[in-house]
Amino acid sequence: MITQHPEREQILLENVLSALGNPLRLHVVRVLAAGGEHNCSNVLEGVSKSTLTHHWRVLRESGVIWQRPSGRENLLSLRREDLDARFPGLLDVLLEAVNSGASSVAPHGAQPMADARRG
Amino acid sequence: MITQHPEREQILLENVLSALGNPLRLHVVRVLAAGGEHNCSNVLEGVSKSTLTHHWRVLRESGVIWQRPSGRENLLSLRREDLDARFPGLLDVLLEAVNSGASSVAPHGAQPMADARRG
DNA sequence: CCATATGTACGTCAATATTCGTACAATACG
DNA sequence: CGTATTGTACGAATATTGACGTACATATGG
Repeated sequence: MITQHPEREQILLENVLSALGNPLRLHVVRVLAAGGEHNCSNVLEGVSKSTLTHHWRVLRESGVIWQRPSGRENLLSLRREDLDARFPGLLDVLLEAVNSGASSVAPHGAQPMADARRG
Repeated sequence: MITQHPEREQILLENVLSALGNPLRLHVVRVLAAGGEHNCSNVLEGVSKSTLTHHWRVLRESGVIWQRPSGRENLLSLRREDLDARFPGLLDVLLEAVNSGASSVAPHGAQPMADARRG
């Protein structure tokens, strides 16, 4: 596991909100919320590798995601347990809001920012 | 009522999260959540007037607060109904998290960033 | 070992955010 | 009207963010 993951108790609300206050990262969380681990490059498209690395860092350091190397890839997953423990209900409320179209991320259930599907 | 307040349907999640991703503004929301209208200058102290104006703008334009002139003062209030309608549960979850100490805003129930009290 | 695939690190660049001081506008109060 | 109070507008200084290209590190697979 990569370092720079804050402990659960170190996760601060303002950092999480700040991290999720970006449409691109909000979209990523929406995709990861499906569960399991996702390959870095499958979550977003049309963005340079270095830009992705930047966003993974923000999400990781704010405590929103786990990032784990696997082979030469890098798997991402939502820190759902920690987030639920620290901010009960927050994730559910956010996902509900995103899915209801209350953001620029997902008008009505699709994932317009990227093709997270594969095969 | 000052202009630049978005309609309820125009309030976007990422803008609200971005606005609340700042400890100072998160604190303001916490204070306003007590209900009613609050005088601009009573919500925060130790910050210049122009800086406050800036933060009111961010909160107003993201749809988090109402701002209403009254005499030579300016009253602020939380757009609770609109936020609840657009992002059901979000405000409650956030306030709960802040009050539980999951942010740098309020360690345990006090309001360390300002003396919002008055007589 | 060598080539390929996958990401990170670093430097750069433009845009945005945060803060402040000063000047100004509007209201209240005498 | 003149003064004080309250807040906005504007410009400046600085920090942070978001994006990218290039170079590098690591693992896979021949």
